[in-house]
Amino acid sequence: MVVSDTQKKEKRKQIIKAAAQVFAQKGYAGTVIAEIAACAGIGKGTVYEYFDSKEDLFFAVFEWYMEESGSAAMVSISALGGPASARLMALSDSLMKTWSKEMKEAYSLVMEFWSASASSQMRQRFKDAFSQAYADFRGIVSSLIRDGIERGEFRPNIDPEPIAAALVGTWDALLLQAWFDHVFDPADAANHFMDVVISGLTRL
Amino acid sequence: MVVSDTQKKEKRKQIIKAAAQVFAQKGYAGTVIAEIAACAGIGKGTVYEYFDSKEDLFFAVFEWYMEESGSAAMVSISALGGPASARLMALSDSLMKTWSKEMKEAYSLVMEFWSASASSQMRQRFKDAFSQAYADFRGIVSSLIRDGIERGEFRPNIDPEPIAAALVGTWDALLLQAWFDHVFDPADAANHFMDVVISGLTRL
Amino acid sequence: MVVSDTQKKEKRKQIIKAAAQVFAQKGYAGTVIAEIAACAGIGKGTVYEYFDSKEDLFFAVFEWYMEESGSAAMVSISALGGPASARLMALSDSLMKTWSKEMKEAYSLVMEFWSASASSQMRQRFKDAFSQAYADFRGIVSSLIRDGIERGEFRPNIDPEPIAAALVGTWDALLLQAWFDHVFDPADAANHFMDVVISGLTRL
Amino acid sequence: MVVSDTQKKEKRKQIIKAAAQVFAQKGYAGTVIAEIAACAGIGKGTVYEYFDSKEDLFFAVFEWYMEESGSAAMVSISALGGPASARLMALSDSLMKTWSKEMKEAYSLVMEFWSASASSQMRQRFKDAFSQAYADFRGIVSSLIRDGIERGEFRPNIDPEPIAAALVGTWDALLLQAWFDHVFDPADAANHFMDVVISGLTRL
DNA sequence: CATGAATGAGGCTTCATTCAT
DNA sequence: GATGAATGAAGCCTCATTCAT
Repeated sequence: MVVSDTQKKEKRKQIIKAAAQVFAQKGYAGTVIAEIAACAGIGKGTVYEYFDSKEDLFFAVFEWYMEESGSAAMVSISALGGPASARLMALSDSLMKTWSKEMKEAYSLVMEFWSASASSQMRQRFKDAFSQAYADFRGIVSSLIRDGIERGEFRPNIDPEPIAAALVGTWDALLLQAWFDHVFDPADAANHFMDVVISGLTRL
Repeated sequence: MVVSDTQKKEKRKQIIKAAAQVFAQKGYAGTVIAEIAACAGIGKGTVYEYFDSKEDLFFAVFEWYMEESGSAAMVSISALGGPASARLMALSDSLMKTWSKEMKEAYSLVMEFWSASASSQMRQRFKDAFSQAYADFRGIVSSLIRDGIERGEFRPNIDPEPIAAALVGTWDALLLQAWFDHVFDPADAANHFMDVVISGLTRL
Repeated sequence: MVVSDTQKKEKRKQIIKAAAQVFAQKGYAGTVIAEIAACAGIGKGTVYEYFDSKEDLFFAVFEWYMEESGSAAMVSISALGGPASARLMALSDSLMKTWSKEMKEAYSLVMEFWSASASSQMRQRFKDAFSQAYADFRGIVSSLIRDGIERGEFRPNIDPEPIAAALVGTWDALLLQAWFDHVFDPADAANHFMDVVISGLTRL
Repeated sequence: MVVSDTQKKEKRKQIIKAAAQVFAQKGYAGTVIAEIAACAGIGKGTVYEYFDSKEDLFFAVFEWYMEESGSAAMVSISALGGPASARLMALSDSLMKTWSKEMKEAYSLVMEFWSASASSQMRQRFKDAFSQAYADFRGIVSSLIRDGIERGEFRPNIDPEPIAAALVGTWDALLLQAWFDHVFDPADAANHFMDVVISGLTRL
């Protein structure tokens, strides 16, 4: 093995990162492989040593992105002790802050992923992955809520599933609005909103 | 004037509708002008009598769409009398139901618009229009909330703006989730969630 | 119908002829569509208005060639009256002369067709067509021989099928040799050989 | 000399054999060096230690093939004693049988050679070699016929050269037909045909 | 006005060949 | 010597746009 697996993985990631950058800037259709290669400091053909096609590379970027922005933080936060309401707040805040900081420039990528899942041949691959990701996320949030009910913090007649779905959506959409409107502060909006929601959830 | 302006307008709209259909199905990049022309029952060249370019046509579809799905319904609902909480509920329900119906055809179009606003040359045009649309929508909702506060229905220490922003986002995102996952019922989730939110808003 | 079907057919043939020329010169793999287009005096893209792919065009050339060099002459000669031996001779002579004259430059095309039927994805299409063409040709010759037997000209214990197969092959191969070796005269060789064969066929 | 010439020659032949196999299966254009290397059990780069280019390797395969399938058998048969007619029959039969056996793998290779000689840059190299091979083969057959004339077996007014040319061509073409049509039996056809030809050659 | 045939720029992808290890 | 990762030239094909009819 002249070139170790680690080195291959390394280079793969290097290409993925370059691709993410270019896809984010130009969109899937507007991106040309040559630019990704140039951005990664390699030859055009080399990209095809690591990915079978432009679409494949795009999907790899998608997977990487999902993982990167993944639920690690959420899981750890939701697994903490303390009142469910506090954990919910912490989760919300962490998401908004993390994203606002480092993911802002990458948000257009998410839109490209949505768009990819909406049309073209890629549809199913992306749609499935998105469904899964949303389901996972909803699962984390709904168990957090369920925990709050069991602890007697939240009203017992709450159905955790739809609430979780809505909350996940809210966070998602706040970031979207922030992306559209640079003066919009998603963390602040989320704070205010979560106050209301938690107050609505809480047993009187 | 042999051909009246009305006739031109008519044909223009006909093309836009055909384009909307095809763009929704195939995405912007995946759409070929020929198919739009065929779908509109006209010749390929004729499209260029009414629009300067593919991008122009796409933007025209966008404008038409924004207008069509515009805030007419929302305004009318929010302008009704009665308790703010009831109006908020009605607004939520109306949105979810209206969209659920026409979603399959239309939602992927919205994604294409997002994607267009995220990348490419079209960016600014779309981004501005989206910002505006969101701002308008937020405005309607926040004045509804403000009204609730003034009426003494809602807690006085609520800041209507961020709550409105979050609500708008929630509705948006619930529809997105519904689009991804066909068994997901956005109207039901919205109902449960609005109960919580209104309960959180309400003065004890 | 702005452009008549006749005109389309005309242009199609024009492209086929240009393609035949270039394929003959450069071979299938060595041919680039651009050159065919240039040779036909049209734009590169126009080729694709008439043919779906390079392979399709190649097959169209094949079909055209088969038809062009087709059995018209053979059929007419074999249908003549007179002794079978004379008709066999005339057929042989006509084939050699026709081909030597106008088809020499095109012979490399035939080799490309063979090669195409030997490998690649096109295999079956070409193979089937070749089989058919050979079968047709063999049929003509064998019925000519059968006729000779029935007339009492040829020995009754002859089996016409294998003889026809061999004769068809002989003519084919003589032209091939002529193509390799420009001083080789296939008509002369065929004459001498047919003398021997007819003498061998003839009832003593 | 650490690595003996013999070892180099060995490896060279190993590559040639692998290449022959792949070229036969995929055709020249359809073959990728990587597959040849894999088939030979060596690295892609190693091929270039032994051959300057793909074309060079192809020509080496051609030369090897010509030598391998060379006239050894023919010479030995034609050199036997006994009547010329018997030797002619034996030669025909041996050719058909030998080839029928190994045809499937090898015949498409021959077509590739033909095709190579018909077009491309390789043309002359191949064409010359083919001309030579045909000339050699014709020489063997024509001297056999001449021998038959001298022995008084065959008619004295026969010109051996064109007859030999035609016979060589016939065998060639029968194998071609057999390759196209798997139910066609070239040995049987050759037998019948040679009966007629020998009968035509024989002094009454 | 409407049309659709013609066009050619441009993108994805392949693969022979090189060269550092 | 052997290797296979890297490369970029080159080709097929698509499709927005034009323009003669």
